[in-house]
Amino acid sequence: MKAAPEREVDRSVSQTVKAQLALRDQILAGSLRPGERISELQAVETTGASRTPVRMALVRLEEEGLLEAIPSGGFMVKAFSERDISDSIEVRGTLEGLAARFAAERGVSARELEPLKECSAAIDELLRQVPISVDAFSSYVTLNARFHAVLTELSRSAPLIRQIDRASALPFASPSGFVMAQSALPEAQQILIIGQEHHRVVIDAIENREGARAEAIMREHARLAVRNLRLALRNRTHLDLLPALALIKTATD
Amino acid sequence: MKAAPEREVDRSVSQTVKAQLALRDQILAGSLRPGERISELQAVETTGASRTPVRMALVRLEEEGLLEAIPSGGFMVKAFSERDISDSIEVRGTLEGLAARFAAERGVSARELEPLKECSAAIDELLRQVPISVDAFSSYVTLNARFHAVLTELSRSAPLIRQIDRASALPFASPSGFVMAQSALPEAQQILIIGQEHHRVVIDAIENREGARAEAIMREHARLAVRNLRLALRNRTHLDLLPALALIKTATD
DNA sequence: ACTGAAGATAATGTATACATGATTATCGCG
DNA sequence: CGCGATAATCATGTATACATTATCTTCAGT
Repeated sequence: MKAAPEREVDRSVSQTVKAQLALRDQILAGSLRPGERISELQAVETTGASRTPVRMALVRLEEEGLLEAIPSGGFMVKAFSERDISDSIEVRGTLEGLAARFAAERGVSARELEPLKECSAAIDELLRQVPISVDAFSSYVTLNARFHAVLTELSRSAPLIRQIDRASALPFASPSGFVMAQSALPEAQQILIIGQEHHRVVIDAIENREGARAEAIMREHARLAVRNLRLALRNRTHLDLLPALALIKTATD
Repeated sequence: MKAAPEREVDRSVSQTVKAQLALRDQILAGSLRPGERISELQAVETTGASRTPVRMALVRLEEEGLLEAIPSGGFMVKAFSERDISDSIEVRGTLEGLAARFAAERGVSARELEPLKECSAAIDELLRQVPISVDAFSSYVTLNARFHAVLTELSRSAPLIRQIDRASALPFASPSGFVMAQSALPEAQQILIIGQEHHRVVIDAIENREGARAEAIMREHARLAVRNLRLALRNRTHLDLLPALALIKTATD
């Protein structure tokens, strides 16, 4: 196990990745405010990495969509409108629809479909409890993310998978982005049940090689996330469960 | 006009951009072969920039999709199968379809639609000559690229525009990627006419707020590019007109 | 008091030196 | 003669020093 890694900062992971994670956390936590230029020196202090990896991390976060390049140099945190977020979700849904269609049209063996069915069965199990516990919500997030990842892989299209990953990089555009946010809503249970129905339908459609149906249901599935977004933004009670709340520009700003 | 910029390498553009352009050219020209690790020192020599900007350029080219990170460190040129390319085109077509639908559903004023109509009219003018000249093909490429860019903008959705730009970054996935490649084909004239018909239809659909129609026709429009790809790969006569031919892995490799 | 310019300050962009880790070549052994 | 291990070389990842450019402050003039 090598020498004791006491205060030694994990040598196993690169400084660039460390800086990227640290900066992303700061951005999502709102400690760096949208519109303001990100100071490299300040980032050096807070991340512990040197300027070179910090700079690298900034470029990667720009590509990720969290940052925006300033014409005169440097980067600033991007701000997102409600419309931006719902459009991002719809883009992801459209691409996932394409993935589902590819899977259906190109054919998927029973063995390949198995992981997806297992995911679905596990979610069914979760939803059996009648007032859904917070733990169950947490498990749902994991399983739902897995379902979407596996489905995407079934497209067997590297370029498409790549694009979906990039579209899901924004935390609020990710498939599980709003699940926790909806946990506080009274409609939570219903929404989860509807979402799971979508999962069932897309499996069925792929199994029967119904491309158009598979595509349509994944699009509709994303619209559910858009609806959650709207609900969460209106019911401002548990707004803190929203991912990247700090990046959302409200009309009052 | 400043002092004569004799042998002085454009100070106006950053070393990073210079390196990025130079490396991209080398990759597309095939001077760097897929699978082989790109040596930073070699890149430093060929681009004239230092290691830092070269490294920056490599990261950006990776995000662009031309390079792939090697687990042990560094980057290599990515190789693309025919399927990869057609899938990339279909992804772009799907996103452009979404853009057209957004434009149609959300509404576009007559004034905003004007540039699109102008593009279309200019292309009509080009296609009037009966054996289409090489110059006309070249003009077509420019106008077609403009048409797609303007159409994308009409979606008025920053996240979508961003994704489309990223999907079009790969040279063979770009809207005008295969126009020149098809110039050598006997079917060239017909294909251009059909493509232009698609342009006309999408304008009409947006004007009449027919979202589904606008979306469908843009998808079909991309399929035309896929067809061109297939044709060009079969008729190996003018294969050199294919963009990034060096990156396409054939069955013989 | 306000506008403009000029200087000072601080930031980014670039270059290079250093260290760690990977890759290859060579040598020894089976 | 082939395979494995060790050592040397080379490449990448990181840190830091330097220069250029943008931004802010201050001072002068109207």
